[in-house]
Amino acid sequence: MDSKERIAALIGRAMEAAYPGVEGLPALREIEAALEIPPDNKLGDYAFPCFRLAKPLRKAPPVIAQALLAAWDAPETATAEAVGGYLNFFFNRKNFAGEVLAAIGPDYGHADIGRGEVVVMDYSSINIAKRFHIGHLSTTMLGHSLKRILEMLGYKTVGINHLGDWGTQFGKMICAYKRWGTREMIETGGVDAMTALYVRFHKEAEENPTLEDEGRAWFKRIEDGDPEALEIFTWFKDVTLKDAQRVYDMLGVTFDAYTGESFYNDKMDRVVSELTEKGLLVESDGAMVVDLEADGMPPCLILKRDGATLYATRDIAAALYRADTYHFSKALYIVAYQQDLHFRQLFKVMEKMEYPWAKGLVHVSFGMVSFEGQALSTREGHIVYLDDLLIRAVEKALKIIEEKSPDLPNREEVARQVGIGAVVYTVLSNNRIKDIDFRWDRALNFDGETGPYVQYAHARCCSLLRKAEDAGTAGGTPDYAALCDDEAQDVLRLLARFLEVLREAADKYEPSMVTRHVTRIAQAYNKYYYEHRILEGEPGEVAAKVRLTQAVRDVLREGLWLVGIDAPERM
RNA sequence: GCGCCCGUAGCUCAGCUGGAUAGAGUGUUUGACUACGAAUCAAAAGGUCGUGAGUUCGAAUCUCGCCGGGCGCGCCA
Repeated sequence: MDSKERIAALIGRAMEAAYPGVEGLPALREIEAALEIPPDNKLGDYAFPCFRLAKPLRKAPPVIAQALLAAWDAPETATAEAVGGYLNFFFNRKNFAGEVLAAIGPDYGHADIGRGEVVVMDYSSINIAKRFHIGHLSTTMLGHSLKRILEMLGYKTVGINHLGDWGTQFGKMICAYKRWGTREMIETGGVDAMTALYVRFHKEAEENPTLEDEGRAWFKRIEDGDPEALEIFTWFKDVTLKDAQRVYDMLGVTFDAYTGESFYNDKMDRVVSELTEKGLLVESDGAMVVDLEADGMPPCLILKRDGATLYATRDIAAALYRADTYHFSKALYIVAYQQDLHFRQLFKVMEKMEYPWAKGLVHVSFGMVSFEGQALSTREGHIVYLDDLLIRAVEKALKIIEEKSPDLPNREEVARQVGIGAVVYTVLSNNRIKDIDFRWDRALNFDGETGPYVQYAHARCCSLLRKAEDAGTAGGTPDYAALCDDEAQDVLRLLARFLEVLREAADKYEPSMVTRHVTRIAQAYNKYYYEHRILEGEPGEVAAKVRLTQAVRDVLREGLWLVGIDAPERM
């Protein structure tokens, strides 16, 4: 039972004592839900608004608050105070400190809400023959972070990189390669060389439209398993994946599977036959579609006029395969909001196919990335590649380290953690639905609410703990009376709320909630640090303050880890 | 034209399932390193919560209209 539940139970008891036998009073659950955190800490740790009781009790809210106050009989847990229509509670600060700090250990954050249920996660999903750029960062980091958060809460996750490795574009690529490319060109130039070939193809196709047919023919050869076409295709794929792997390694992102679109090439017949069996497939303008007019949506295209499959067909095949293979209870598609309609259609079709797991399909959508106010464009060069961004962020971090911590060992590694932490923090600090307009100055800012800010607070904790260790002041029995001041209590409240935040972040698929909470803890601790001398005082007091510092370090480290940011011990 | 999303301080954003005086960061101005780490902290200034109505004891939050912006709307993915 946490402190909130306990307060709720005690309010219930006071209500029973003050107004025995009255109908229509809120149940325990409702009391707990009504409990709120006052806007100002001076008002209390929790507040219970009495307005809703006015009706059933036929009394004014302030009168009710007074009556409940009179019936309040648990001063050892919290003292109460009636202010207007509110009943405000102040925890016994010493006990609160002891309880909060006792709960924080290596397992803090772990829970078994998921009970081992499988969550399939589709994220990152990069395209073959394209370089990793800032437009891929949101899906990649959202997926990575949600994976860690869900695992922490007891879910089993399967991370899938649903590669964009299918479509006529790859026929065009091969066509371009055969005409103007060489093996050496790709081997040395990598993905950039492939992109250059693709751009050239489009340019030349404007003059020479027969190229388009040639491209389609090459794609047909890939589909039919022609050895030459397939060899080039898989080679391009390998080169792209190797290039992307460098970025994934820098970010620490991993996947359990790389089953992309091409993987489902031989699994499309089942989609068509099942849809036909279930009577969902109808002809429309020569194409085969699932009609969704009754659901207020445009039809979902399954087969083109020429009988070829489409994006939606492949996504249905993927969903069927994932259901069979992983027996998921939830499947998350971490894809930009551009595709809102596509997923609404897709989920509706799955629902119409009457698969019980269809209700577990979730589109975790997020905002679009632009660069200095304009849409990203590879062709016009209006783009920021991720490795350029990461390299510049790391360089900047290294420069700051050289200025501020010239004696730091392994500074390259720390610069890497800090620079990348700054970039990752930026994508996971706002609600995911927000569009991001990328600006270099903002991305390379390490002051204020940033990744380095939180990392710095963590490193500061580590530094203090090293000093406490050296001085031998860490071991004594903590006297929690030393943590009754406002600043320490602010820190403790935030630490106590971490679990709640974690659950909500998982519920809403919103890692930014963790990022922000961790930032608030760092802010509160920094303030505490300036107001109090941690390593000075009576042994019991020092032990308590050191214990608080330990807890902050642990929660910061864990919170940062959950959003994919490393926490160096020195920086 | 229709559908979905967004609109809070100069800028970037929080605001918990309707609750107390709307909060951070950044930028601007100013103060604090012979101090357990100044990538820090403190202070000032900065708001008709796009707009108009409605519901409610109470609305940034819920409903509707309007304005502004983004995205999408049959054979691309």
